[in-house]
Amino acid sequence: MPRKLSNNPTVADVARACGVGTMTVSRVVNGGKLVSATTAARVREVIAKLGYEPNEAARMLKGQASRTIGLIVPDLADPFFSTCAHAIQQMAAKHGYMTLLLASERDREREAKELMIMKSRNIAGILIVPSDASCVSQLQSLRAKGVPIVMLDRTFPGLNAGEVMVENDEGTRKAVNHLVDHGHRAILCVGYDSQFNSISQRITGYERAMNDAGLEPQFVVVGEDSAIRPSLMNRLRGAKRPTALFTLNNVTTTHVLHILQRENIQVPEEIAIIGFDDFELASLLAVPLTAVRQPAAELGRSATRMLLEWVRSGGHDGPAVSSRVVLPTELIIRRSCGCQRIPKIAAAGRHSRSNADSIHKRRSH
Amino acid sequence: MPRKLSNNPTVADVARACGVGTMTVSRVVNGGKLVSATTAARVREVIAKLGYEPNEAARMLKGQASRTIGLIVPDLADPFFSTCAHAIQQMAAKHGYMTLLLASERDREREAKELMIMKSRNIAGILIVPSDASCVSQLQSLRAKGVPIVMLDRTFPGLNAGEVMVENDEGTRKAVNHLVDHGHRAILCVGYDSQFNSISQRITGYERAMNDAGLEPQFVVVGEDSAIRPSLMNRLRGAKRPTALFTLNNVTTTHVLHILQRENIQVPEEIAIIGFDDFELASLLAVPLTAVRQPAAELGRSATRMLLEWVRSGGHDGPAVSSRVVLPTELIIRRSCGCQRIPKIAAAGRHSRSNADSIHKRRSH
DNA sequence: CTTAGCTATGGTAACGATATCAATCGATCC
DNA sequence: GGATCGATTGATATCGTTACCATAGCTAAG
Repeated sequence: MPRKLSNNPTVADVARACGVGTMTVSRVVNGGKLVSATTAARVREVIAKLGYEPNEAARMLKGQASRTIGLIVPDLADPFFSTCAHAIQQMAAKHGYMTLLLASERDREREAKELMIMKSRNIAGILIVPSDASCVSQLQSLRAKGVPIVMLDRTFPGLNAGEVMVENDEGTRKAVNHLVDHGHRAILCVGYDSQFNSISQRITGYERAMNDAGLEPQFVVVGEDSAIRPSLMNRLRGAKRPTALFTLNNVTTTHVLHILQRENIQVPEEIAIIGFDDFELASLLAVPLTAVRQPAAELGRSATRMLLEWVRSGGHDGPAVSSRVVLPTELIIRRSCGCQRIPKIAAAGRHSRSNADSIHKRRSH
Repeated sequence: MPRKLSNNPTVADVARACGVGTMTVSRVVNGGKLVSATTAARVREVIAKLGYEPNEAARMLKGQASRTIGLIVPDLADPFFSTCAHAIQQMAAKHGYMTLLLASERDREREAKELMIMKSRNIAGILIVPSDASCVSQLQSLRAKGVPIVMLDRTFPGLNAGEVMVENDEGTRKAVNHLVDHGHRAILCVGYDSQFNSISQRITGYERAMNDAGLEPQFVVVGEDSAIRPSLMNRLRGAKRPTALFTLNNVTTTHVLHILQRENIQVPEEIAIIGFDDFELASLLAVPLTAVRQPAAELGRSATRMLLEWVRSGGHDGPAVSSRVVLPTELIIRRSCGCQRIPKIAAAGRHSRSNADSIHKRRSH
């Protein structure tokens, strides 16, 4: 008798070993209430003994909820996204969902292909940090099939999907106002152009804050990150030299810091800088960076929560609870904005884990 | 009511629309050579028109190669692993493979559960940065079923699996020797204890390098990262105060840097430090960090290459080409080891993208 | 006692793609 | 001419699970 190669036990194996039918096993596995307690116990025992695991492929084939959510992010190497992904993965797992994580590499075609893949996999729902407006049509077709979708960090219109963003405008305003309070009048906004509303919200937030302060907005917003250097240096050597910078995201921030370092421009003495998006090492930098902190992990968690509720509600034609969440941002003040070090107040030996890490640095003798 | 979700066209739909059999369609889709050119063209046309995509679940169910590889990493928020994951994802996609990415959170049970999940999903192969020795038995059972497995960064014995590591010993030796060359005699090795051979290789590498230099090894290697602070401070206040630190990974490095910052201990004047594992912002730190760079992306690529070759070879009972790859490391010299800034030599305006970023910093006026 | 209404169970048919085998059609070869 | 071969194609069984319906036993109501 030809033994089967795949040793994975199936419902049939379990059923045979228990002397019951496959449906009974299936019901036990799926927590069905229509099984007697004694039978259920016996089945569970055999399941444990054989190490049975339901075959997800077969479940999917039957059109079940696949217990897998798809996540598409532009770039896993960016700490902001990897933090999001981490939180999402964690929360999804807590609810028994797997995460199919794909990186679009900011490439329109990759993104399209990845959405196709998800379509062919009976994904229960999709979380996406969209990289290109062209994804909307594909997302629409997925929505039409009843697949719940939540967009993170940035959104595109024309889609009945969930949206989780941060207060880009308000966060920017805090940053700009802080620079203005320091007496800066020429504050330059630096970043790269994009179709994303997250960025445009930061840009308009910057404009409004500047206008409200009676100042004239100035931009170095170029097509590509690598194009920043010449434009920026041009401004810094030009007539209306800015005394402060506001950078639109963490990639730009580190890019600009590298430039300033190489050009030997002192921060904050020669130029102050505040960046949008905080990162872990910001406090250990040569000049600890003042930054607008985004709750990356909470962003991921909120989005996952929204998606899973929607998935579980059985795919109504709209997000379950609230279709749009906007999370607050926080200005983390360190040194790059020009704020002085604050003398240590707490008794020696106490080391609170507060966010305002700068206060822990003693004034030099 | 949860309506039927997938209206996706199937092989049968395509076949009907073409007036051919389902097998013909299947053959066209899979690039079979046994279809006439004219039929193939017609089928392809109809496929495009209907937007047919093969249902991956059905394929998996049939026991086909699932075109998905599983990746388990301890922690996505760690830049080292996220860089690996990024590279893996990219290379897998290039070869038409999806990546099922799971984070074990360094938790034994999570890891075990995730491996179960992969088992139930007809994964084509597994890449794993193992978090706990207990995973070996599960991996063995997967290997017994013919699933190719490659371990990254650290390995456990007793498994016929591929292995991709870095030169932990040699990298450590370079770091220690460099500190010795700076005249340091009391060099303390700091990190947290673990079952991982990557760490133990670093530790023995450190010991050997110290012994070779006629110096006595000293350790602060504790159970948990959070336990480092008291032990470290104890040493720094003690009799044989170390003049240099060697930290075993990037988490420990940043942890230690935070401690030194809070205690207001000057690097490298009061204490020098070299860390194992470089990271992007190392050059922008208050004191640019000298570090042993691991080729994280290359690590991921090598492992993926090995796995995919193995997968494609149809699952022989061993890794296809070479079962073990060891990648070289590089000592990136910046400032924290005590090396002076080197005056800028290149003409102003030239900005090479060399790794040794420290040379770009001009001597202060 | 019968009928309806339970509960607990099992049989069987899908889901969609593919391996296997068989069938068809020319065309070639002795 | 008949046999053989190759290329092309299709019918059917199968993978493991669950939906749907059927069955059996058993209680409560009429």
